[in-house]
Amino acid sequence: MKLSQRGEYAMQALLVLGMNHGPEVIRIKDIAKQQNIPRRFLEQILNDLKSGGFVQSRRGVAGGYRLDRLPEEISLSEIIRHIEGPIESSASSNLGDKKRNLRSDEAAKYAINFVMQDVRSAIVGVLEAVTLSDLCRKVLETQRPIENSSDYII
Amino acid sequence: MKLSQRGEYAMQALLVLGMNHGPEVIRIKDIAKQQNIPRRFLEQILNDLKSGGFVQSRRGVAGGYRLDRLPEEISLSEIIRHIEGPIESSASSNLGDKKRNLRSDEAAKYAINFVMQDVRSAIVGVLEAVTLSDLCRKVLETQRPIENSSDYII
DNA sequence: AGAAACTTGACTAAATTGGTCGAGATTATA
DNA sequence: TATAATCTCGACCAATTTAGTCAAGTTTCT
Repeated sequence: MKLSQRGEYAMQALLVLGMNHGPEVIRIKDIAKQQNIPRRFLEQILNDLKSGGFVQSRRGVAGGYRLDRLPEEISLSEIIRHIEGPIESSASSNLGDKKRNLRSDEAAKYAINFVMQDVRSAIVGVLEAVTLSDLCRKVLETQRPIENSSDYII
Repeated sequence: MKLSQRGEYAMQALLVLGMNHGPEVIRIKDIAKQQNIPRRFLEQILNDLKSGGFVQSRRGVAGGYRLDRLPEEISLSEIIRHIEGPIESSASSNLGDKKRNLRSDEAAKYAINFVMQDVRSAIVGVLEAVTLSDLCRKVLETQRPIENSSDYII
């Protein structure tokens, strides 16, 4: 399971918007610069995220992007599903409900797909549980100068 | 998480060898025919599986392939790792142990990678727990004429 | 000797990935 | 109202990966 470059950039961009969550809008240029993402490529990606309902845009001279939903209501599974395509699908071809009298190759594929479905469920399970806001918190932990990052009791 | 065609074929081939596990050897041609896999392509794949230590081969006129290990000792994670490349790696780039004073993009990537590592662990967790022998059993269940396949108590 | 099988490595076509680019539409502001 | 800054849309492109194909060789059974 590797994130495509496109997917990683999308995450990074959303992370920036999540960190600066508010009514103001942030320019593509700034996101691209801060995250070191090719500008033109990022345009595409943000456009895609817009059509997916993750971000809003404002055109014109004071234009830019901002989140269209609260960071704590955007799960990573949604993002990845939208940007990389469905995670759980691509499955069970179409041998409907027979499951009996399958040809050898069908039986093999069915068995293989059965466990791959478990794999996909596991992936979704993890990604579903993490929100953009969780990611933002993680970044803050990483950047906060000293102190511990976790497993510490005051 | 989608298996490449090559990966699926490898699984299918191993499944055939697993179902016919024994001292005798099975010809590429037969596997290809039974599983409807392009013969020439399958040659490549079996060769690769051989170099990975999953199967043995016998050359010459009565040649063919057989498993090199017991089906219950081959986990799907190993197969996939060998055929599709490492699952867990491709991670944590190389920002060693600083984790402090990261540039914004490093911090973002770090956070993203953190959760992707969880995803990969989940994947491995599932695949590690399933052996080739489990897959074979699943195929048998699928093919056994009537009766239930699970959730039934005698 | 000959046929049947695996072996090896090169080759190729199609799809995917990771971008780039140009022209247009919008909008704040001087 | 002009203009500059910004998003928008779709076409384009090069590199890589994927999915095979192929030819020539080696091994082994009979």
